[in-house]
Amino acid sequence: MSQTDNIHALSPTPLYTQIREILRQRILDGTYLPHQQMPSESELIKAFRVSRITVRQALGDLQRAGLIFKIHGKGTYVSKPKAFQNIGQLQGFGEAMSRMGYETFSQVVSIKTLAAGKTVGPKLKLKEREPITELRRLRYLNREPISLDVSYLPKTIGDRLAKEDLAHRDIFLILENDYGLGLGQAELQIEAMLADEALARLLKVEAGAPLLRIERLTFTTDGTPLDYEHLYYRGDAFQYRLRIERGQI
Amino acid sequence: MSQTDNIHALSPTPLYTQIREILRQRILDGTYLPHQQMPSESELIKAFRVSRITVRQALGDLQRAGLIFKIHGKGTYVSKPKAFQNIGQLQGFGEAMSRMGYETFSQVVSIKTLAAGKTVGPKLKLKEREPITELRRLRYLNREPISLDVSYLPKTIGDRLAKEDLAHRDIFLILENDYGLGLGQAELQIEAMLADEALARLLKVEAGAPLLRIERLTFTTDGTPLDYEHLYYRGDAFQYRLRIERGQI
DNA sequence: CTCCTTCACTTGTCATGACATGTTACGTTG
DNA sequence: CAACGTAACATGTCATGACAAGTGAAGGAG
Repeated sequence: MSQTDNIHALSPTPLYTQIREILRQRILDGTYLPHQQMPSESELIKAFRVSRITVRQALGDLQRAGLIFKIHGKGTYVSKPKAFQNIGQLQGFGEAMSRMGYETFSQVVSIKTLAAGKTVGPKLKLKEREPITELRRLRYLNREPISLDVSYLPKTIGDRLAKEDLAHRDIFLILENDYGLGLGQAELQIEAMLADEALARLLKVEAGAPLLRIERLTFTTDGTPLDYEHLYYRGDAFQYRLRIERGQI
Repeated sequence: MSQTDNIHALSPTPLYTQIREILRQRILDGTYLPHQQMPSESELIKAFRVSRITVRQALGDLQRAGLIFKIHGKGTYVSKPKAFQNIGQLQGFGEAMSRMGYETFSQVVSIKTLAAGKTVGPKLKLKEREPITELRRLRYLNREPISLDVSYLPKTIGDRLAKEDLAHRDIFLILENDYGLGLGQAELQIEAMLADEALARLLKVEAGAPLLRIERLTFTTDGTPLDYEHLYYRGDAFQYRLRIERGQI
């Protein structure tokens, strides 16, 4: 860790987020291996020259994200990753992953404003001319790209989302907690397809590799369609897991 | 909130957990209503006679639990409660298709009796030596093969099923209507794969075509695992649809 | 009247210090 | 040798204090 890790140069992001991301990077790149002990709080205090409260906030975030776990009196350890998603409940990808014990981060590929058109318009119940936001994100797990998410939202919401920390926060949680938009049902369609060249390049697989393609239309609790997504998951690295019940009707 | 809320009498649980639970109770019983502002941190400090760090730890827990959300510079607010139940429909393939007006039938490829072994045994909660029935069926939609279903059932049930008209009747409906076995949950795992030669020949696609591979473990209403299946769907001809609801944290 | 500054209030970040509690290893004591 | 006690070290809890940053309303300047 070099010697001092100069963090105190005035910076736009809080200290604890910087430390958190540095530690996250070290976990993901294997500097700290699963089930190994992390440096203790006092060691991190000395290494980063910060107070204990700052170190604890960084570690707490990582713990809640599932990357590490603590044992009272012993120390802090790196978690093992698990990669599957349970959608018997409607969850965002990151939301599900963090609950399962690991966290992903997203790389925003592009944000555009488009007209709703004939495909997205009817899904979101907008007219063809009305503006929407197209958000393309690459989602990573263990430094590996695992899916490309293409989200279509009404422009009003898309503009707000553009200012958020989409790299680490789940869209669903932003919509619910920050914007007060309660999410209700979602309709899913799942199919298998082959990666074309563009997708292959993004997902770092070969063209012709198997992909899971998921179309998801999410509604608010009052039934308004809010988010229409196309998700392309790497078939070799991901399993969609869910638990459902037999319906009455 | 009475006046002092005597918390400081020595107690087994930490202060912040007590405050958290008191606040949680007030949110749940309607003392603090959804979208209303909570008392500010300084008010809670005075009310509970604790330090700010303690109040913030309680509020942070509630926020992460989704009960409240904070707005920097404004205050802390109660979240809207989220929808409860979630039910994705559990249907057999033919059951779903016939409801949509398609003509389906199944061709039994093979029925064998095997030992449960290490893969199927744990799923059906049988010992490795116990006998199971392996049923392979090709499923057709409008005379096109659309999937290969490999089902594993306890031999007692498999023997009965072998006598049924599996070409035209859905297994799930036989189990429920004829055998009185109520079906409850199912766990699914969905992934994308490429067709190998054997699968390609059966499904009349080319080797390397995209397939949807679904692992499904179906339980009876009392939780007994009943049917473990591997389903291989042609990616070009099938979409898996479902409708789910957002769950409670 | 409109625009802007100021100020009070909110949550966010960070430091320092203290004591509690759980774990482990290394002693000493029987 | 076995059992116990203690010290070192880990994380957990809590207090006090300070400043940063976002919000909104009141009040002054144009």
